[in-house]
Order: sequence, then structure tokens, then C-alpha cells
Amino acid sequence: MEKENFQDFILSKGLRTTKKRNEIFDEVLKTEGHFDPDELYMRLKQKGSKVSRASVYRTIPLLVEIGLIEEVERVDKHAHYERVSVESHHDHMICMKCGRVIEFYSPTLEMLQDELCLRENFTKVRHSLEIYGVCNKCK
Amino acid sequence: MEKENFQDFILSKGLRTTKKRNEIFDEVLKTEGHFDPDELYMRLKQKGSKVSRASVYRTIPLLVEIGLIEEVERVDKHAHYERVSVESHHDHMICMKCGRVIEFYSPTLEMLQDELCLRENFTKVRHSLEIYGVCNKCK
DNA sequence: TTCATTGCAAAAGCTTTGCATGTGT
DNA sequence: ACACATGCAAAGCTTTTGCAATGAA
Repeated sequence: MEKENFQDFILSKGLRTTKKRNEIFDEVLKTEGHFDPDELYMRLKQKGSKVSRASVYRTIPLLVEIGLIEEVERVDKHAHYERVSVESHHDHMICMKCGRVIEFYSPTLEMLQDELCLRENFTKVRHSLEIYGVCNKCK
Repeated sequence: MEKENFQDFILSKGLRTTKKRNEIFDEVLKTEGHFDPDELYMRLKQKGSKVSRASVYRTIPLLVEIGLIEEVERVDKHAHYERVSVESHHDHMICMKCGRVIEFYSPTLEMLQDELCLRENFTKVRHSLEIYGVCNKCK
């Protein structure tokens, strides 16, 4: 995902490329792992950006629409997002004791899902698998 | 899950078996598929129960703790729960057009996950797999 | 100039909580 | 009687929105 793609997308929707939107886009692009809207807002604030929480909330749906990020399971009460990357799709093991998130990827798992969807005549777009349990460190 | 189990659990925690708690427990036991706290509250209201929303919200964590229900993916903004049943564990395909939820179960998928957890030395407790896409009717 | 965008603060929606009252044990 | 449970309304949190001001095209 390049910045150009984002700007083309914005323009093609009849929207406008603005400084604030770009700041948010750039920050998300730099983000590793999960984040929630408020974390994103705080990180921008800390870096001197003057965006408002409202703009962050208003920009997130655009980033989801263009496929840069997706909503992942909500660990506590609020939405969590994560950058989407075709090459690095993965699922999660979440430790119920320490909250650690282990990312993993299994081609077999992916293929199996495709098979199951075929059987139901369901066109798969994306999926989210979260395994809850206790990690090795907490045992 | 029997009512006795629930009452034993309540007593073993030093809590009290009350009419309201039983009403909520019974209603959840009768519920098929997903529900959210407010739906549960409304259903109880409709049946003439005088429980308050607060009691519903306060009882749900107990039902989760005893393993009667579990939180499943939030389709929109609020928490959704579903009855847990060892014999009928299943995952979900969610249609992004009509919202229909198709439940499915694959032993292969379960085994594969156990294998992956073993590899990470992760003790699996439960998991939740949601596949998003378009169902046969909406194509 | 025109219309999208922004920030602010208020509103909205779900969930939790303080407190006085009610109720199991 | 003593705690726990309950209902109510208020508070808490995250997210959305109305409106006037700002800014991109």
C-alpha cells in the first residue's frame, strides 16, 4: 500500500487530500501490531500533530475501506485494528493471563477454510481466528 | 449444564440463589444462537419478568465464568454472547451483505488448531473463527 | 467560490456503579 | 440480623454528530 494509492482512492471518491488525513495515514502505515483509535490519536498528539480524535475516528473507516487495516477481535471494550498485508496474513493466539498476542500463519489452515467455504457455496473475503488460552511463559 | 450446577456454583462462591438470577439463567438456557445483553433483557421483560438491565449485565459475567455462554465476535458495536456446548462447538461464516450467520463445524480444523498450539507450547482453552464473505443467497 | 474537512463540544449508545432498598440464609 | 442482590439513575467510556470555521480544488 503506497501513499499514492491512498490519495488516488480519496480523489476517486470525490474527497480531498488533506494534511490531517495524510498524517493519520502515515502514522497507521508506521504502526506495528494492534492499535485502537485512541492509541492512534495519542501517538499523533505526541508527535506534535494537531489532529482531533474526531478526525481519527472519521479517517479509520476510509482506511478499512481501502484495505489498509481491518478490525480484529476486541480484546477489551473497544475496537482494535491491525494493518492488513496480503503477504503477512496471520491469526492470533491470545494469552488469557498476560494478554500477550502470538501471531501465527498456517497455509494448511487457510486451505482448509477455502474448502469449507466451497462446500457451503460461500465466497470468503476475509477471516479472523483467535485462539484463547495460556502461553508458554504463563504456565 | 443443569440448573443445579449453576446453583452449586453460585453457592460455592458465597453468593445467593435468587429469583432474578434464576430467571436470567433459565432464559439464557432457552436461547438459541447469538444474543446481546439488551435482547436478553427485552425477552425477559416481554415474558413479564421484572429484572433490570443492571441485573442482566451483572449476571452475564457469572454465566461466562461458569462456562454457559461465551462472548463471540461483535457484529456491530456491542457484545454478543452465545451458549457454549461442548458437543456443538462450531465456527461462523458471516455474510457481509445480509448478515446471515452460517454455523459450521470441522473436526479437521479443530485438530489442526491443536497441532498449531502444541507447536507454540500454547494451552488452548477456546477459540473463535469468523469467516466473512458473501453467502450463496446473496450472490 | 464551492463543498469537503476539521475541531469542538454535545450527544448517543452500551456498560458499569453508588446508594438506598429489598431479600436470601 | 447480616450480607449479598436489586433497581434506579447517574456516571463512564468509546464513538458519532451538528455546527461554525477552515481549507482544498
